[in-house]
Amino acid sequence: MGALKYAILGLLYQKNMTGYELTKEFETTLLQSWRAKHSQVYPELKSLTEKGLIQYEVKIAGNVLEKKEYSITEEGKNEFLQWAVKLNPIKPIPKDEFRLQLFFSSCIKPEERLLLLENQFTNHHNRLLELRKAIKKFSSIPPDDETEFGDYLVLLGAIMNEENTCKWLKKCITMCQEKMGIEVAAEN
Amino acid sequence: MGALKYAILGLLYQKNMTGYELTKEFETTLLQSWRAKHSQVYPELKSLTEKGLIQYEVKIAGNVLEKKEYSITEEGKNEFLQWAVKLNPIKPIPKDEFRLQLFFSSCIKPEERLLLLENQFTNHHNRLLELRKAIKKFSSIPPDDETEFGDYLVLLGAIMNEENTCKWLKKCITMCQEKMGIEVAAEN
DNA sequence: CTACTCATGTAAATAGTTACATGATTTG
DNA sequence: CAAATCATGTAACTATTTACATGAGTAG
Repeated sequence: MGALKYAILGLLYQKNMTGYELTKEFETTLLQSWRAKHSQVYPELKSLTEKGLIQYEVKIAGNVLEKKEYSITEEGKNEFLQWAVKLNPIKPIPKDEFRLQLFFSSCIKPEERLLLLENQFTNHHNRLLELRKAIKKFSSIPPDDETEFGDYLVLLGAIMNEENTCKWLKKCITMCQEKMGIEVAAEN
Repeated sequence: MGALKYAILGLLYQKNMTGYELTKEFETTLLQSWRAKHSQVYPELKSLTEKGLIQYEVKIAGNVLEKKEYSITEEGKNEFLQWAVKLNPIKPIPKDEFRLQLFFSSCIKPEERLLLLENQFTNHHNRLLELRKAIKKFSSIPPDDETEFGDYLVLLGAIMNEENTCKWLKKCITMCQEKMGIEVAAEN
């Protein structure tokens, strides 16, 4: 997909960081837009360094521990800014194993389907509560020229998304219960 | 992720099909839940055949053209039904290059950000219209014991999702315009 | 006879995950 | 001094995409 490259360049555009710190960013602030494990980050840093888009300085922490502090080069900044304004076509609807399960759910008992839906609802609702907690760090909408503004918009999107997913799942649950109710009623 | 296997087993559980027809399903009905190209389908069919989960019969179309019509075995049905009722934890929020771009958008001019948002809105709105057209094939909610029911629920989810995405993008656009308006007003 | 769709594969490259491997520093 | 966290890497595997490769059937 090639976006890992720009995620790293973007983070280094904001601030010099080590591979470890970059990985932390992927686990926290970038969680709603991109993810990468350290095993993907380190090789990518190597490759970007070879291409001259970033560079590093070795820093000693404590007595011996070597840290590589990466910074973005002018060339790196150029490539990043080019990507940052590029109009991209929208991506196909992301793959989702649960939706696949639901798609095929006529193969299983209605009660089983209900269990699947309720499990999803609980999980998504919990995530929603966590996201709502996370957005509290913004007491008001940040100014549009600060790094926090993008963070805020993406987090808002994630919250609206989870709210909508919960709404959909509730609707599915209601529809399933109505169908089951009708069947039970017809049997009596 | 391993879900390709179950997508194929699920389709063959419904109906015998060739690799070509399976690929078509991924491009049409399964578009909202899972996708795979023919170059992934054919090797997977080979592997599933070797594992004894599916089998095939060679059919001749026209004079010479050989088609392999695949069917699911009893063993395959068992594995599929086991997966079909399994409670899975929810997946991490999917990666999205646009959200990454928006996250870093404090690096670009407010007008550029607005262009990015408006482009996304147009594209998502078009997709929404297409999905609304697609759901018209259901004149009413299908019975919960027919294959169409899962299809309907997933399609409904896709529509609600696009509606919500459009709502979020509109909100972002309004917020950006307000910020820009305030700046312009402050300058005068 | 031409263009489009049907039909099946392989090869090469990229992307991503999980596991392996090691060692230093800090906090309780 | 033990446990958690900081810190950096590689190896093996799985998943996915794009391109290569070929040929038959059908409709205009």
